[in-house]
Amino acid sequence: MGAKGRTSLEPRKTPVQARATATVDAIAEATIQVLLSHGVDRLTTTRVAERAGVSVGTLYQYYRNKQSLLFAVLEDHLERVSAAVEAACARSHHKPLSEMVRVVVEAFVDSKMERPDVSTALYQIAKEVGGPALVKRTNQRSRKAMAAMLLTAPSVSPPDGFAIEMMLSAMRGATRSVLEAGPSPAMVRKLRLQLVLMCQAYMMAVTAGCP
Amino acid sequence: MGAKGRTSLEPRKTPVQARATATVDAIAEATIQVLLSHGVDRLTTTRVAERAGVSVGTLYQYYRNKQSLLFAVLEDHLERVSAAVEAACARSHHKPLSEMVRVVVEAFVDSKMERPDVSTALYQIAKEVGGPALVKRTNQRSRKAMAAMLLTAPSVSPPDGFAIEMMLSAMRGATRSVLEAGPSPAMVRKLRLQLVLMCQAYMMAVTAGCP
Amino acid sequence: MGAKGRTSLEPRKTPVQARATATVDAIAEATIQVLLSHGVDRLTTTRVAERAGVSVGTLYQYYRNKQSLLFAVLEDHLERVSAAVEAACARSHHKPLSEMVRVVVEAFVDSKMERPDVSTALYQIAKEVGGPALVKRTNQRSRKAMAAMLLTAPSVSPPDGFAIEMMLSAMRGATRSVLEAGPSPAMVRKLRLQLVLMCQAYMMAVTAGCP
Amino acid sequence: MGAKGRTSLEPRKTPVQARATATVDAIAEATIQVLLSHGVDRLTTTRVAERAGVSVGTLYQYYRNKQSLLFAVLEDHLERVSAAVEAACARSHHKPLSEMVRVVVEAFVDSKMERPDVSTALYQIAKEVGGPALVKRTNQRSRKAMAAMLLTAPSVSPPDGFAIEMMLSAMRGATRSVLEAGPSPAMVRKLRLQLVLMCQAYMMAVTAGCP
DNA sequence: CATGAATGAGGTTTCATTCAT
DNA sequence: TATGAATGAAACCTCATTCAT
Repeated sequence: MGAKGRTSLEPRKTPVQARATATVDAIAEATIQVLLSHGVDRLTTTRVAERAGVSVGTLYQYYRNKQSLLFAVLEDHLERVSAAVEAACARSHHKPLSEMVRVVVEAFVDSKMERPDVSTALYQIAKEVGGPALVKRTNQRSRKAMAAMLLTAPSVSPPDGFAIEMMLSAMRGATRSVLEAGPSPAMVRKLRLQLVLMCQAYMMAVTAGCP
Repeated sequence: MGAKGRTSLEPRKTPVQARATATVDAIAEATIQVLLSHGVDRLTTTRVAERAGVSVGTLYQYYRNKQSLLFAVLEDHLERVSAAVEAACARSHHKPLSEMVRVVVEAFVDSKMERPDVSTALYQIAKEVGGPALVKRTNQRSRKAMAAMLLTAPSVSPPDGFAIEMMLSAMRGATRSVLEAGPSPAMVRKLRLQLVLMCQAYMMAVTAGCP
Repeated sequence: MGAKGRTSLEPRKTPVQARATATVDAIAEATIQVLLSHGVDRLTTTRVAERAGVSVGTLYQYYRNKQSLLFAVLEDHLERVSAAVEAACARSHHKPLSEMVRVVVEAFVDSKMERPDVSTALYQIAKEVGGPALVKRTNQRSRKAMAAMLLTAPSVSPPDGFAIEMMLSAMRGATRSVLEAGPSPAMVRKLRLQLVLMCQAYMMAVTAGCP
Repeated sequence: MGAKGRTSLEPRKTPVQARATATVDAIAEATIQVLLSHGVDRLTTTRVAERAGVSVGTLYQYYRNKQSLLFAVLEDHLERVSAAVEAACARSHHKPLSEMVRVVVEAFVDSKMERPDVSTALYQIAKEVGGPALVKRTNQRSRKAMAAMLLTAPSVSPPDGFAIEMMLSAMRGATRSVLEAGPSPAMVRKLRLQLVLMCQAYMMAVTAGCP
């Protein structure tokens, strides 16, 4: 496709009629489907349109180009995940450190696993389009929320930004690993447990918190 | 490119003469260069050949197709990394657990950072071609080596395979995060320290090893 | 666009109500605007409709197709010009030859320069649609009017049709040249003077008129 | 096609092998053919390639895009014409004014009529691509050559640049008119005669030269 | 009458790959 | 063996036009 990114990634037109909204949704969902069944570089705008039950032209009424279509889908997902993390952080202020970590890790894993197909599909496009930038932006939001939360942890010296980034990227790495192996419910349970454990252990070590 | 052609990914001919070897190396290196300067989907066989100073025809004498070219480059890299990890494991048998972890993590990080450009470039193709399969295979090698090593750790109940996979994927995730941010020497130092810390903490927790 | 559809170029419906007339005018004007700001092949019916402040559907209520829209605009312009020339011819019967030429040339230049933007814009579509045919038809009208006028010129042997066509095409060529250079008032003045001079000189030569 | 003109119009690759040269020529000729038989907006790169007996891909090896193909063909033609005019000017220095005019006009008409099909075809693209700019540039060359020549005309006050431009655009206009009517040999003869006459008469008038 | 969502044929361009020289 | 001209399938995207609301 080409990572030129010189064209706007913004949606071209916001649907006003009900029919149009349905169309947009169908296209977004079709994008996921095609991503999963064919892979990124077998994903063609025609194929997506077909799957969505509309014509290519219609697709291009709502997305300026292929890139912006992928972008939109990715953004929506990242948005959800980071919203989940932020919410978890928000409701864990002033809790004990290990509780904080547990809640956040579980929120992260759960939001990722809510639609594992989507999560998996999107790994494919995370580096295309404006992907990296989006990812970075979303990460930052999560990092901030976590930093704010950790400042309220009782009797610990709060970890620095790097440690938080470490923890987040470990979370992403481990979750990804499980997703790519094709996650069974059992696996997901194990992931939650172990990831909580790992992050707790790390945070303890890093904050020198004597629990 | 697309994973269409389920054609063999093996190099077409093994270069025997010195000149041929030089050519193959030049092509491989050119692939990295183009990957970094243009991105995966701006990478064309013609462009690679140009950069390597040969003609497309020549490229196709050594690689059956574009896929196998990318595959070869990726394989070489993964090979190096997992060899480094295996070696680290091998020479850490019977050492204390925390020592084991330190040595392995450092070996991993160092081998990834030896040519950060290459590591970064290859993230782009890890999902194409036979990428995922290759990655999985290489991971398995590392996992086995680590498992074998951990069995020799004094006075700890050895962690199960899942925990090892957790640790490895955390390592990959954190390293990737730093690589994608553009790694400065200071960052890399921090990464080593913190990643060692995280993995040690996790292993301790998981093995219930009382050090 | 292509002269594909040999569909009628006639307007689809003649607007009778005032509102409709306003709409038609707005569309015609918008066509010129878009022609000037975007060029022929950036001119889309949607764009014209937008500029006119109506929907595409409405545009198609008044014009059978894009072709007929352009055709109508072009026709209107040519109509004006040739009407101006005819009027000039009509009121110059029996005048001296040089007077005839002066009046006609000035009428031509002035009618072209009344809306230089329109004139310029229309060069772009003169060859599309039924353009050439329209132009030929309009020319013929002017030629006839001039021929009739010249027959009344005192003491000269009237020039043949070819000479008249020569003069007309020289007029068109020179005017176009100035229009395309972006006509300043000074330029236009010069054009009038010199074009009168040229045509007078030519007519004198051709009629062997001894003034 | 779009008159964006943001991409280079230069040929992409200069053919080195004999085969390649033949290919390029065939493509250029095919462009003319298609222009004449289908018109600009029925001219597609596929169609041109077909007519040339090559594949589209081949066309794109030598021309960066459709625009540059048309540009190249137009440029070649304008080049020829203005070279003919310049040569005519060069060999008419110091001749009598009427002789000068005759030689130049005839050179212009003859070079245009050498391949009337090409001349006619190119009117269609003169306004697309970088057309106007090219035309202007070429005109300037002719104007300069004529100005230089006229300075050497015996016993006349040399006309100013505007008068020369007037004459040139009259020449273009009249020739075009004949070309578009479909030029018979008889017509062409008449055109030569009358155009010489017109230009001579105008130059005489303008230079106030007493022959 | 007006709207604007939907259509889909068709145009441009790229690029992996082959093969005659 | 090396070259690079040629191939052509296939991708992206536009836009004239229609028709249900």
